[in-house]
Amino acid sequence: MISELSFTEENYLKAIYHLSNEGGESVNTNSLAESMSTTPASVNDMVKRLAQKKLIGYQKYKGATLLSKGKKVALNIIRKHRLWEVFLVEKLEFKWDEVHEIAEQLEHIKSPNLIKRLDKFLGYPTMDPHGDPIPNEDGVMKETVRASISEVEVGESGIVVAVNNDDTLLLQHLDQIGIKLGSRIHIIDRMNFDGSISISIDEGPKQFISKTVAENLMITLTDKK
Amino acid sequence: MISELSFTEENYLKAIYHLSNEGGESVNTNSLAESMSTTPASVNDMVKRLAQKKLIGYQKYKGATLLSKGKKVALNIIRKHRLWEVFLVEKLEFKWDEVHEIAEQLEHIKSPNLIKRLDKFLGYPTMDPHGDPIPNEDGVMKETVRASISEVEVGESGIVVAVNNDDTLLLQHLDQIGIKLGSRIHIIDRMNFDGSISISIDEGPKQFISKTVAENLMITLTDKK
DNA sequence: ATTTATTTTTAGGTTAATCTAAATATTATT
DNA sequence: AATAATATTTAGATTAACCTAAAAATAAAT
Repeated sequence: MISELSFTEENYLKAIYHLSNEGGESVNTNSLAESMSTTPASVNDMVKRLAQKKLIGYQKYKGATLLSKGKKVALNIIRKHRLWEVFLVEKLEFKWDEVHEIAEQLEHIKSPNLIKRLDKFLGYPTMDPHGDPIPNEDGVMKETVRASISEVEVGESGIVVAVNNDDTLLLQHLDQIGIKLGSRIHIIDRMNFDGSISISIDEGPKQFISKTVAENLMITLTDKK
Repeated sequence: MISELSFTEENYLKAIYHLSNEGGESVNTNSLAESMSTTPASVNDMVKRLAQKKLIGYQKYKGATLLSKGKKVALNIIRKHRLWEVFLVEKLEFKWDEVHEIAEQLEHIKSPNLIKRLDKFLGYPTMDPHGDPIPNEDGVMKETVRASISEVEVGESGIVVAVNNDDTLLLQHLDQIGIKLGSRIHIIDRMNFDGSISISIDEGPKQFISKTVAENLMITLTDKK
């Protein structure tokens, strides 16, 4: 059994998971410090603690890597975070750009039974409102095939599953144009002079989005037609 | 504004509220220590901190009293606790004797907006699954007129709104006889030799409950008939 | 009104999680 | 390969929340 971790320990594990490409690579002290909004010295302290608990591997000057125990914890936190996000958006009618901070708190509630029941209540979702996959109880999540709109060929279409950027301004902009998760986007044309792209949203009228917006908008590719 | 309290500080304020009869009386160090499962020395430390923050009044050797700011915090925690309990029972199908610990965690989630929306989602309930009233945003709650079944006269009936005891065995026992919150109880007769009481539950067949059970079962009185 | 018992407070220490500033490794540059 | 730049670690402190043990104040009992 995994003893009982503090919120901080859980957050470090989650950060390591994200910074290491799903636990593959090793994470260096400085980037962890930045991601946790703290100092390298503090990270160093914590990294030692986590290594002692066999949650991460750590060698001086070589950075941290998730061990299986630590990865399991990280994936469970992510699972909880994303399930709560679904709850907040689907049931409490939050907008998808408002839920992150609250989910950051809710993800630390300790009760496996609660999460089982929440999962059931939500109808066993596999994606959160940002289009990120929700790991199952064993930490396994569906691989999603996605591409940014800027990479997709003219004529193709797909479903918006993620926004590659936490910038509130972008999120609000998307809201204004009427793009949200689940929107079906058809790529009509690409302008050569500034890279902007014309699309239709949910079979609606033609609209333009800037290159920057297109780069940050991820869709799942579906059949060409 | 109330700066930003730690979970522990919030729990102390809640404990003081409960031990002081809704913030009326002053609470002594020892009983607070017992209620918080800690030592009098630790309580003494915390009580000083809270007094410095003007949340409670405190004079050496005279115990602690809630100040208006502290009472507001306490009532808000209680509001959140009870709303979450309703959510757990009504939406996630927990039994009412399973929700306390989880609500103890959820009550500390910080987001006024979350609670507003949760309240709406639940249909603005005024009572939690244990029959305790839920304070509104201003800390005001409906006065509930209640009595233990042992005090009620033969012939009267009412709705079960609370169990005066956290004992799991009692709660499970009630579950077995089929008594739950919202059950309508009719008091048929009282046995003189052992104080046990015959009742009917939701217009069902006559059943006996012991004096002890009757003492712990609180109902709201309705019209005699 | 003393003495005894209880309650409360002080004093001094511990642990987790943080910090700043200084020292030491590692990596990059000439 | 020596030096400069960057990254990492150590050393030493701080704060919240706790602890034990001893001292002091209050309340109860004779």
